[in-house]
Amino acid sequence: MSPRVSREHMKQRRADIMEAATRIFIKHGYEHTTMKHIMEEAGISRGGLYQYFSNKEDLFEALLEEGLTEEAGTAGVSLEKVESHWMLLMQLIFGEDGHPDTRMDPLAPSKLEFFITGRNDERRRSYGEKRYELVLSIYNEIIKAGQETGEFSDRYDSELLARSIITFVDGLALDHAILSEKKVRLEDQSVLFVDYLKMALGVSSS
Amino acid sequence: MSPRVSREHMKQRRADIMEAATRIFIKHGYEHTTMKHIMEEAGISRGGLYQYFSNKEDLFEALLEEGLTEEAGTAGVSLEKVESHWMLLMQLIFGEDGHPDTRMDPLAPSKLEFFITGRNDERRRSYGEKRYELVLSIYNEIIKAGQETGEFSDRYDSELLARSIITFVDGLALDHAILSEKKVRLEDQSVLFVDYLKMALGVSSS
Amino acid sequence: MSPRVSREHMKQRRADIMEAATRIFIKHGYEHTTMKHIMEEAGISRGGLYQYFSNKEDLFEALLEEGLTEEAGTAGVSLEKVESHWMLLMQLIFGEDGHPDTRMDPLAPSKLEFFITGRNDERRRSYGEKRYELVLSIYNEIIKAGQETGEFSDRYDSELLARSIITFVDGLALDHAILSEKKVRLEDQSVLFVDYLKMALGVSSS
Amino acid sequence: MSPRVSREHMKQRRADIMEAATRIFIKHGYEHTTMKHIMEEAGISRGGLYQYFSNKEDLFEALLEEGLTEEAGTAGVSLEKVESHWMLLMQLIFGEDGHPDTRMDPLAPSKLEFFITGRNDERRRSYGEKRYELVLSIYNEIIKAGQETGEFSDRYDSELLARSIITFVDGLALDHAILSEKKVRLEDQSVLFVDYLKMALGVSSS
DNA sequence: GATGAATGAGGCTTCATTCAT
DNA sequence: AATGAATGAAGCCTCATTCAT
Repeated sequence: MSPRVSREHMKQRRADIMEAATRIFIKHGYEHTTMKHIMEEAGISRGGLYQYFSNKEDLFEALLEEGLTEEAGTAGVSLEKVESHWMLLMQLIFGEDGHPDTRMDPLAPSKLEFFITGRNDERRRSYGEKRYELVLSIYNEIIKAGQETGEFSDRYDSELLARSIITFVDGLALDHAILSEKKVRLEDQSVLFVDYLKMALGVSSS
Repeated sequence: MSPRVSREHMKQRRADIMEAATRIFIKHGYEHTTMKHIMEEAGISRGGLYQYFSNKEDLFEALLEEGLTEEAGTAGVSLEKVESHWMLLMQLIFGEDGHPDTRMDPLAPSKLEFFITGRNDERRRSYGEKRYELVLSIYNEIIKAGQETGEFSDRYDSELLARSIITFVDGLALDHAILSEKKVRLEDQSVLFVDYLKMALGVSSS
Repeated sequence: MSPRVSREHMKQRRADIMEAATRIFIKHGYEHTTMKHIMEEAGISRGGLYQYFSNKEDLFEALLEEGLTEEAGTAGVSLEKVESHWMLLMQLIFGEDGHPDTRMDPLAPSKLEFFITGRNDERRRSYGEKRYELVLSIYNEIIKAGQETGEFSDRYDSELLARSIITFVDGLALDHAILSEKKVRLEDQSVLFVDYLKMALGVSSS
Repeated sequence: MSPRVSREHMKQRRADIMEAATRIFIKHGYEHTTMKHIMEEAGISRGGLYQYFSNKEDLFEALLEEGLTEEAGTAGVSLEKVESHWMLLMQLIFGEDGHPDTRMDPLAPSKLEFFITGRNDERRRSYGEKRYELVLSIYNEIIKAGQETGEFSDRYDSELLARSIITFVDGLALDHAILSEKKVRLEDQSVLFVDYLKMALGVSSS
């Protein structure tokens, strides 16, 4: 009964709203973005917007989910078939090409905001923890696998290393969010961090 | 008649407000703290509060300033007389005793919030950058001094190392703010990071 | 092609919606029921619902009409053939068996709401008055007839007694709507009121 | 410290708002009155209004409380000293002069609305029940006292009679709210009801 | 006839800040 | 200096109703 066209259309509309919202969140940050901003950017009415997302939090979580899905995808490769766990790790941290560069998720600052301002909210906090656990386990699995095949040294606990990676990435994202582009020296720091990881994992310089 | 009494009194009152505000900011975070919360905690009237601080931002910056002064104090020791630059560095990062532990500035989450939500505000951003530069220069000076005396290896650029320290500290503060105490493994990560610094600075294990 | 089928179908559909709406109005009351509630309960689309009823008021009035038709039916018996006007009166007030009991129209609270919240709306008010007049005339006719046949005393004006019956019934419905079941003592009050009516109408205890 | 003037002033302001609100509630009813209506009628700003009352419900309950205090006052006369319990009862039902008349609390319709539309709200319902119990106990006490002194017959349970009085008063208020002035025949019905009470209490016509 | 996406008016509430006393 | 009442901008959310498909 329900026209297929409509279903397609809604999907598209939803995607459009999410894109518009992304632009706005990047521009204003999470806290300072209002539903009105999003409405206007997306060219939709108040009520229309609320038909797709029941509030700002809900909408933002959809964006978070989307981002996570992409990341998880990258790691989705069956670990057993992997030639180089090191390569996989680099790809996960720095994206496709696996080289430290200046690209950074432009929504990252808002994501940090979302979790930081919501740290006293039960729901948000546990949501953040779940996300953290997920990402943690992805890194951890890779490192563990690498240690098992002997590619990595097992001098350090794999989980601890995984946490350190997250700490570094978060710290970098934070400073990048707060400081102007040039001040952070994103790339240099990344290279240095890779050295750090090489040391910790006992990987010889490639 | 005697203005000095009044002057004293005002100083005290101001300090009281700042203490109260600190408690409140720790409890609710920057964004979710309202002037009313502070008023009530400080036992002062609305108008009274505004007599001391012209707005929330102003008040929070006073707290920031205070924190920075303390930090700078630690480093204020004339560098030339320092026996061990490594020790000084550790003290700066981990506080008085210089050992990685679980103590962390309880106001740190609010500070992150303050800068992250205000990253699009010209004034706030440049204020944040100035702070960053200041802290950066403190670390940088120490490392540079250590490298000059030969205590540290000069394999890495001192400024870059200084930045990395900040990145790590910020990342840790961020994760600590967002996740429950146990999840971050603050101490373990700190120990690992110290190992790394030793490597980068060519310091032999103490 | 055969329009009658369609006609039948629409009738049924309309009746289904009314039933569903009744359930919802009973549950949430008039004001707090939304068209969405009704849609969902009736398993019909927004647009579909509006095809049958042009708005919430219209729909509710259909339910009112239905209720009135039933009541009028009870009294519809040709008055002349009636053996006992007292019996008829009791049936009208208390339903089929004519005995004071705890049954009460579950939609009554919503009906009161409808008229009370709408008392400043010209249209709704006059609609309410028409209904009142209708019910009034029904009671009045019976009492008048009873008085003419000598079954009832004519000590009191029949119309005034009719009004009093309505007042009592409305008062009972109101209290029943507002208070929990047990608090009203519906049945006891009814018995007392019947005693009173017997006195006023000069009916000996049955 | 806080200026006495101010305290006085606030009391007055609060009273003014309540008066304005009363006018508005009488005019529009509870549901259809908005905080904006009240603001405008009271000549106060949005924020100002919320300083005195935290929402519409809170404000309305203040009006209810006020009304109840007045009623309770009437009954406050020590029951023992009362010459005629009948007289007291009449005063309670019909006001000071104790004679059935056409005066009726103009806020009554809104009060009914308040409790009827809120009947599914836990808080409101129990508030309504408490009120009912209070009024009930006032009537009950008087009737019981009258029965004990022999002024009233004890043929009927005093509590039941008290409930019936409330039912009647509520029914009358309801019909008065819904119908135009003339249709209810308030006074005639009241006289009739008094006859009813006389019968039930065994009071000879005065 | 039916569908349900879209509209937008309308209400509620919070809070930083001002200002008369 | 201190007080706290008052202001009003700004956000959030709901819901009856319309209309293109």
